[in-house]
Amino acid sequence: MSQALRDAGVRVTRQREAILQVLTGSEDHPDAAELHRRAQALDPSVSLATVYRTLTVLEREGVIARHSFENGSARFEIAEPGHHDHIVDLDSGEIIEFHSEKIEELQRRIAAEMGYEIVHHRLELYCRKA
Amino acid sequence: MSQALRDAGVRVTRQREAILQVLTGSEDHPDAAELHRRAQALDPSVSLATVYRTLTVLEREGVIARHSFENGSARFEIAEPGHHDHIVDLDSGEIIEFHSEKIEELQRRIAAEMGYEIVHHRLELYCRKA
DNA sequence: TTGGCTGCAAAGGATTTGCACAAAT
DNA sequence: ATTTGTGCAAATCCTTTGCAGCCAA
Repeated sequence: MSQALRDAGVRVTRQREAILQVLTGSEDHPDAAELHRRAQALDPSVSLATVYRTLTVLEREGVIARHSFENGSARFEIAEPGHHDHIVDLDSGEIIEFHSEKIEELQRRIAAEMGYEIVHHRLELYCRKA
Repeated sequence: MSQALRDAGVRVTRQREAILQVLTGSEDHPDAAELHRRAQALDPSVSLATVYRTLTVLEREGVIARHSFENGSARFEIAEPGHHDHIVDLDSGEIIEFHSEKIEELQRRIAAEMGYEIVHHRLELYCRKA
């Protein structure tokens, strides 16, 4: 992955390696401040500004996905192949991923009916345990 | 509408009437700064802080809906009966409303499968003219 | 009358940026 | 040797808040 970035003309610094390592090792959806905390455990020199700058680069390179849920800061995750949407547990804050090809298809149809083509979309279900 | 607010124990001030009038007269999805501009045309005494405070109250009372699209500030509209989602034209910034009961149903089914009940949701299609 | 509003200005939180230095290629 | 990345602190942007006076009920 580091090599892929280098090939894309991105310099892979000590700090960026730390941030990448944190991201690949995270199962949840941390925000910039949390990533900063975790990255500093690996390399205390990592600054919050660099975390933000690196996240911007990684998003541009398609390595990570950024999600802005209601309330609070943006959250990040390694971009897996295949898009997914999110359920947000309003009580625990937990984030659950799901995917529905049926919904995606309906979205495309609706957009097409209005003369549009979807570039990207955002679907979030804010839920409570039934 | 003013009376309904009064009945709910909300004071309807000169400023709030101006803001309400702007909101009911707006076909688009203005943000707080734009509402401030428009409200000042009716009553120059309206401050931006009051716009924000009023929007919070009106949202709590169910009079308006707040939407936070990607990039930029929150946008507001009078809450019509019946929920709708949005298409955002990435080139013009235009916002188009749509509703799909099929999608809503699928969302409910998916949430239910995970043991959840949807409190509210957010679906936005970021599009370009085909 | 009086508790809820208001304007103003200052504070807040998240994110970005200018700068001089450091380090990857 | 270049050119890009870095830390730090200051700056931005949107939004909220403390305070002293104002006004809707």
